[in-house]
Amino acid sequence: MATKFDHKRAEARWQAAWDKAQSFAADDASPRPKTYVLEMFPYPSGRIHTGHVRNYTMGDVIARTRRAQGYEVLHPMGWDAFGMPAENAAMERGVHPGGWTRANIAIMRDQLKRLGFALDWSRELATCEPDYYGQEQALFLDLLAAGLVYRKESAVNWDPVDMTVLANEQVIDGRGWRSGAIVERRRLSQWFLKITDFAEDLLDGLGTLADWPEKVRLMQENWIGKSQGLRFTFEIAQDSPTPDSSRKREGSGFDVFTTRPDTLFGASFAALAPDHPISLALAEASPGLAAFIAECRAGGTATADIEGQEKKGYDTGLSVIHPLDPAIRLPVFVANFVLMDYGTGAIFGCPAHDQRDLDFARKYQLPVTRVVAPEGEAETPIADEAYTGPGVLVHSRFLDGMDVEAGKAAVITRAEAEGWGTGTTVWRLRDWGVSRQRYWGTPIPIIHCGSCGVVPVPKAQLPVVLPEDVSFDIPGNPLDRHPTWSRVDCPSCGQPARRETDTLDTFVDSSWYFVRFASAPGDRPFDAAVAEQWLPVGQYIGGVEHAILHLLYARFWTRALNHIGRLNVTEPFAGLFTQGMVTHETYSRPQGEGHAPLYFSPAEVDRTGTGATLKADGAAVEVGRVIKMSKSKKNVIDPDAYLETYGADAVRWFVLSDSPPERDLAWSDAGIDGAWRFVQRVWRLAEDSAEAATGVLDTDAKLARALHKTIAAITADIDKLQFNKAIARLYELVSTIERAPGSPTRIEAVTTLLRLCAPMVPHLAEEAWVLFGQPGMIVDAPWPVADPALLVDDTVTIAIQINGKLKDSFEFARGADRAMVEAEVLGRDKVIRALEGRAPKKVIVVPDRLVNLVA
RNA sequence: GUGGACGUGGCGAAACCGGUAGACGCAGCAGACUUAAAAUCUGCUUCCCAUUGGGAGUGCGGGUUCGAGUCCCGCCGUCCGCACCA
Repeated sequence: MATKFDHKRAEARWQAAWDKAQSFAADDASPRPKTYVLEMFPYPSGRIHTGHVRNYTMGDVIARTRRAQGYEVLHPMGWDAFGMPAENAAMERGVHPGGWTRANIAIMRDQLKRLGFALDWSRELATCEPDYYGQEQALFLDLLAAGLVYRKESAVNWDPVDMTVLANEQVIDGRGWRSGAIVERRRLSQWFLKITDFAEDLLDGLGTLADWPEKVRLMQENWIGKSQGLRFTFEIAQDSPTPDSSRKREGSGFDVFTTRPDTLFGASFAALAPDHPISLALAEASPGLAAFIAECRAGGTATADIEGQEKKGYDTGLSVIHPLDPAIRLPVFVANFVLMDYGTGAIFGCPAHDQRDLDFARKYQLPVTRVVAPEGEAETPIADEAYTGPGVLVHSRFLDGMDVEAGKAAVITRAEAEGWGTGTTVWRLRDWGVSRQRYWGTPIPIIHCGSCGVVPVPKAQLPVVLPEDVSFDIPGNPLDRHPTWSRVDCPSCGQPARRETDTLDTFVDSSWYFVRFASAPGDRPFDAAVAEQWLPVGQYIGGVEHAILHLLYARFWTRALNHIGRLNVTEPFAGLFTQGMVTHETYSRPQGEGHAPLYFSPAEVDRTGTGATLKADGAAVEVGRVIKMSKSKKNVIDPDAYLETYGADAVRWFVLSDSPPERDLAWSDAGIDGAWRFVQRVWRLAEDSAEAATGVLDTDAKLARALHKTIAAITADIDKLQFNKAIARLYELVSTIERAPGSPTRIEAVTTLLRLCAPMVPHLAEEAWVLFGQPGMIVDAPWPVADPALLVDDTVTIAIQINGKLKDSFEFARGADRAMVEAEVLGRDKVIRALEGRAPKKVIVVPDRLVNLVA
């Protein structure tokens, strides 16, 4: 008699059993081949959300499958525990960030355990604990000693709401990535990491990451932004007023960078960034220019501002000498579209072959000279569109007749020979500013001494621990305000000195946590020999939102550790998978003209087959598009309620089914219901099979074939992370077994089915395993291996097409020769009827597949 | 603007290398079991005409091919990244 699968009992039983057996503890000394499966560790914001469930379930399937396949699997979990939400909570609710964070961790750890993930909890870490961040401070000092850390005053992105500096990567459309406030520019002394030292290597390394999504590699490539060209000096003509007339500098001029040195004879102006030192110097004597610069700065950096912004310039009255012909003079403008922090902060304008320069030239009536032309168009004038295509150089003296590439090379060669310029590479990537004016982060282990300057904290004095007694009643950095914490004696001279009160960007914390998971000794950041056994991470899984930030920083940090001889690993993540978001439909009612609709949460709504009604009044609500879960649209789901009602296995099954993992998954009650039904169905099948007497003694060859095909297919699907396909095949296998008569093969099929679905629904699989009197736990059972002999059928279905259109199909022996197949086809009724007595002009036979008759 | 991805039933989706489009799931319809409901099971479910059967069909328009969801060219649409990068 079939019973219902009791998920609560099974979860408690097996989670305890795995824990007791330490089934998921990774053994550094294991002789088995090692593999490292990792999901991006969560920020402990409060509760696990559906995105975490999906992310960690995918990783779990991989980890459990690899384990069954004989690997020693490292599958750890930890907490990216520093960050601003903790401080926001402190400000809003008066709780300590540490208390708030640790309480969240406790809740979320509990939730993860309820999902039955195969995690090695003995390696758990939280970045907010001194035993982690103290080691990070040690690494920071190592990088400092190696010259990869430096301090400079620079214009930074200042978030006026969060009162902190943001990295370029954290500024989105001119706004702070977290607060959404318009970012201001301020000058502060900041700590930087020399990520640009590794620009070339980070770019080249992308080529080795075959198991990364093409999309992410492209995004990183664009972000690193390599441009090759010519850097050269424009001499300011003597007859111009010099920028700093008081000093009368020799050879005054400025450098520009161009990727198109071939178009140099098309130059009609030079332009400086508003923040360029020459612009600033000139502005001191020119109120008009000063006003223009102020105007440029006022223009926001927001997307809309840039798009709408007109190309504007201010004529400085200076002129520069053309490097290829001293007789040519070019006017110098200060222009709003020239960026100080890219290239040299100055450009030459070639209107004929650059749209932006063309717009500018038309506005200020500057000459437009074509210097590149497709065949026969040398004299075709440039209209409203700059010509950026290929062609041959014209109106360019010694360059005439060369193609663009040859022209570039020729100009660079000449510049280098004559000493006025050099071939250079310019990067879009900037150094990583890591200083944050916040409390809840890793303290930067530096002391500022009046006489010794910047002094590293001696390693023996690490960790520099955050003070507990801080207040958050006013914005800004509590470390700055702390009465005693920053007061310290200089380790070098012993005089009173001051601690650095900035903390590290939390992206530093996540740049090496995967190394610490692999090896976490108490007295140093990691043991290289142990860590190298596990690294690189074989399969890393997380959201695309980290395609640039986290993944680039972690790649850099790993290279930096390699560079200083601490770790012999270059790429931290050999395989990367970026999963889609979890979405949900929305429920709303319009609120009249000019008002945003009123949204309702799924809990307030009854979903019918075709529509939805509000529980409160029974009237219909509008069912909206399936979109990313967000608080404002009230379509957020808390997985906890589902774990309670349906159980971990149903939830796990659901998040794996339906959608391909890289695409968005629409969460729905109907979908969860379906998953729950599957769990029950497998349970029924197992119970019935276990108690039924074996009716037939013969083996069931047909079932065996179906079974082994499924084994092969699912193994391949999981390898490729195509969980939705694996699940479809499991449904088919269940159906097939249900219909099969009793036999020893059927029993084997059910136990194999259990092993195949164990990575996805582990509690159910364990519970059912017991029914069959199998030894030990299914978690320790080996992965099924397909018998190649059973993967091919004796017969095949051959399709018959006439002129490419399907007319009929029939079963035939596999590997039959063409003549036999052709004879069979031509003798079939439907074919005879369709041909109406004519002989086909041509017969195409695709062996074991189809026959196409061309009539 | 620029780089990229995608476009298949009512919905989520499958379809190896160009070879029977729509596997599997959801929703829906019909039936069985039941006093009834739930659960479960069986069948149907791309569209159009129809009795057998036939025709059309993978965003739109062309092309290559015996044969195109798949390859090529041109459009249209949706989504994502970057965004004055010289």
